[in-house]
Amino acid sequence: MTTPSPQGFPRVGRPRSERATNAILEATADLMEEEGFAATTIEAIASRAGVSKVTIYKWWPTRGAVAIDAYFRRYHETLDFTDTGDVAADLSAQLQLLITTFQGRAGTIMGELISQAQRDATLAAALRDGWLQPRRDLTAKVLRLAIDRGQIRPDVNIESIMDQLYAPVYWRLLMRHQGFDHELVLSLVDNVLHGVSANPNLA
Amino acid sequence: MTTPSPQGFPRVGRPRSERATNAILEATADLMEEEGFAATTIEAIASRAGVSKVTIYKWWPTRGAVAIDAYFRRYHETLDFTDTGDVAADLSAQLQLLITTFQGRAGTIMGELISQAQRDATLAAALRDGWLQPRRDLTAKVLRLAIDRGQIRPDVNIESIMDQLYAPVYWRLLMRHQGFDHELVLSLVDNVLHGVSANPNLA
Amino acid sequence: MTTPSPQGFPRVGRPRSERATNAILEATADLMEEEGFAATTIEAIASRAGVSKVTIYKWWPTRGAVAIDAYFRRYHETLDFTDTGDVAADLSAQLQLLITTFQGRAGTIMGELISQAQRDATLAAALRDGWLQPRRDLTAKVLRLAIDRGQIRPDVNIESIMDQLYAPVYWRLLMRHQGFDHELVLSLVDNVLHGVSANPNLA
Amino acid sequence: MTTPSPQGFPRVGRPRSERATNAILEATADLMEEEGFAATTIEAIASRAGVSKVTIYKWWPTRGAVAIDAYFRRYHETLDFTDTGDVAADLSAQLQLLITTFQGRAGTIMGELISQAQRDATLAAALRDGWLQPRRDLTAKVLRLAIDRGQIRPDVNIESIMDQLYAPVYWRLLMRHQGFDHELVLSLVDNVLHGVSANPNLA
DNA sequence: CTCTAACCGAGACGGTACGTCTCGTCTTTTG
DNA sequence: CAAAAGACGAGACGTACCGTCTCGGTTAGAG
Repeated sequence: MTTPSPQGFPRVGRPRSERATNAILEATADLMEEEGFAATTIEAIASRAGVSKVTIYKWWPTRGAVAIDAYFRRYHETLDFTDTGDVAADLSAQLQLLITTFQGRAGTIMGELISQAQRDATLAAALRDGWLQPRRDLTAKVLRLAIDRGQIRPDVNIESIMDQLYAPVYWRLLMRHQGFDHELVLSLVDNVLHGVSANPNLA
Repeated sequence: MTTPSPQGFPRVGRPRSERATNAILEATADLMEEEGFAATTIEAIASRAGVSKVTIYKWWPTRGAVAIDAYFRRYHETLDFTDTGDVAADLSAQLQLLITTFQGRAGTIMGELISQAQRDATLAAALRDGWLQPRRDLTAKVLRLAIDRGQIRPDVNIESIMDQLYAPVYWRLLMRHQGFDHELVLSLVDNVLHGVSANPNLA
Repeated sequence: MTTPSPQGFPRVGRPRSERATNAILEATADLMEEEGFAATTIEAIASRAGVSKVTIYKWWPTRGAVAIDAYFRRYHETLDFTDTGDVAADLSAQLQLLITTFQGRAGTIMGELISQAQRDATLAAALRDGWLQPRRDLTAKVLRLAIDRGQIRPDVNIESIMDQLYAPVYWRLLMRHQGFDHELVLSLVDNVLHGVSANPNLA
Repeated sequence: MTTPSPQGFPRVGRPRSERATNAILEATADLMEEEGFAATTIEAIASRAGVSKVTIYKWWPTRGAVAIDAYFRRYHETLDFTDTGDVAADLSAQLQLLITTFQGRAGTIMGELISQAQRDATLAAALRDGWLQPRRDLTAKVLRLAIDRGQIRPDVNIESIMDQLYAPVYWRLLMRHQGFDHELVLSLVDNVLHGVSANPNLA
């Protein structure tokens, strides 16, 4: 995030226009929702926000950076951590929250952001640090608590478990080879918790 | 693939130049490897192949279409199906093959193709049909055989299992939040087969 | 001038669009007349001519170059050479022609072109070679014929005479400290031919 | 000049910073000499003078206004009026003074100021009133004295004579089609005083 | 053994967006 | 209240590719 830190002490000179910042982020989010990321050019954002291009370039290095700030600002609510003691339920709740978000516009846009991240390392980092990691941290917490309680084997690789829970969602979001719904959530959690082997004792 | 089918009967007029076709696909593959997909513009391809832009547009609708033809032509070998009777081994073999491919240039390029597929429906379809589905078919075959043998529970959702095996690979390819190696393969297969629950009997 | 030489042999590739060339030069001349040179930006020309900016940049290096081509095209008629044997009349005729031209829009535009030539060496050269020199050549011819006939002293500096005839016109065009009309012409020619000294014999 | 008149009575509030005014004019003159007028932007002046842009805009309406104040301040010395009774000598002295000034940086800058005056009426007026007219007044004085003494015909147009003396200098300054030196001065004065006609009696 | 349809190279063209520049104005804090 | 600092809206700059459009010149089967 590029937003400057207004750390109490006021700087000299005309202060950054809050109106402009808001207008830019709102315009960006609107454009991404209505026209898609491809049409969300700097010029379109500037025009819609009633702002000069230079003002955008002043605060964000690329349109990817604007986009992700706008995205986080608009879709910031989808985080959940509740420890009910029921691993399956807790993981399902987290997964379901993500899927619900992605069923609206936010899903398509996330796909486009991931797409853009392939050619914009800064955006990739922002996505990892600002979106992915917070969610993984919460899931990791659930898994570690479960291990402490003896519900999950202590020798497993937590990272790969999380990928097996989350990656399918993003993968279907990107490739659209299958849809995603609550049943998928149950299936993903069940598979990875209990395995699909017919005779688990012989594992 | 857009290459027209030369169904025996020869057409009137000057035939399509094989030299041009080859030059275009090679130039495209080279460019994607050396400069990345973003730099693989139609103009760059035309220039490198010593070909006119129109010739490219004549045979492919978008640069995504050229790219995927070039990709499939260069990285076509990574398919495997062996039925050893050992589900874990067979799945691991297939996964490992994919990972090996993706550890080279082919991985980066695949990421860029997936990226481009977000804004190019034709490319998305080509990726699904020409790359994804063949691999899923083979894996589905392994899983169904295992179900038939009673090694895997018959009530599982095969699609979600396959996503839990493959999606993590693509996901790490795209987000680079974790690397992928043989250990990951083992972990993915083990988790989904036997589950991570400490007490599977109570599942 | 940037116009390419169509020396008979046809070049490969799509030929230069005559329509575009015409539209550009007409639009430029119109804009200079109506809005002034300052408003005659490349973008304004492109927009008015219904032409892409690149097409302009392709054939002219700067807007000054377009401007001067457009100017020469529209105001090309003001050249005169008649040898009546009467030096004063012949010089007056040439001067009057220039003044008449400059009394319309062409005068203001010429001022702006001279202005622009101060920061654009190519434009300066084009003005010298394409506008100034042809007129000076004709005037020099008149003067040399007069010398040959014994009407003008052979020891005079022709260049300085020509400047004393023409420079006042351009100077008034630029500074607007005095107007210019037919009386000025007569005065300029008379002064330089016969001198303002009350007793020329004592020169 | 745009500099406001400090008419004796002191104004309320913080007084205008003399330091700033000086710094601005010096910076402007330096920039025009070293980088040319085109590079003498308000921002460049502000930066070099260590002054805010607003401070400049506060006291001068355009950069042309600053430029001309800076120019007059630095090149104010070139005025001369001596009445020796020898018209030719007195005119030559005045012309020579101008030429000497214009052979240095001052010449190039004057060309750029005249250029700028084409699009800045205030600058044009300032040039006319602050530069041109004072010199013309002195030359007119010389000419009128000569008329009074019977050295110059009383029916001549003084304005056109002055243009025939001065305009060639500015014209060569602007168009660079010929150089200017002392010989030119002699030639200009001689031509206009005694005429170039071979037989002046028959005029 | 020409005729002719299709292909191919070169490259001009109308567009769109890029990221940069400078302008002149506006809005703060500091002196 | 002036001055400095610097953010801001406006809009032109010159460049890069896009996808389309002529052109002149092949190439090879069909008549």
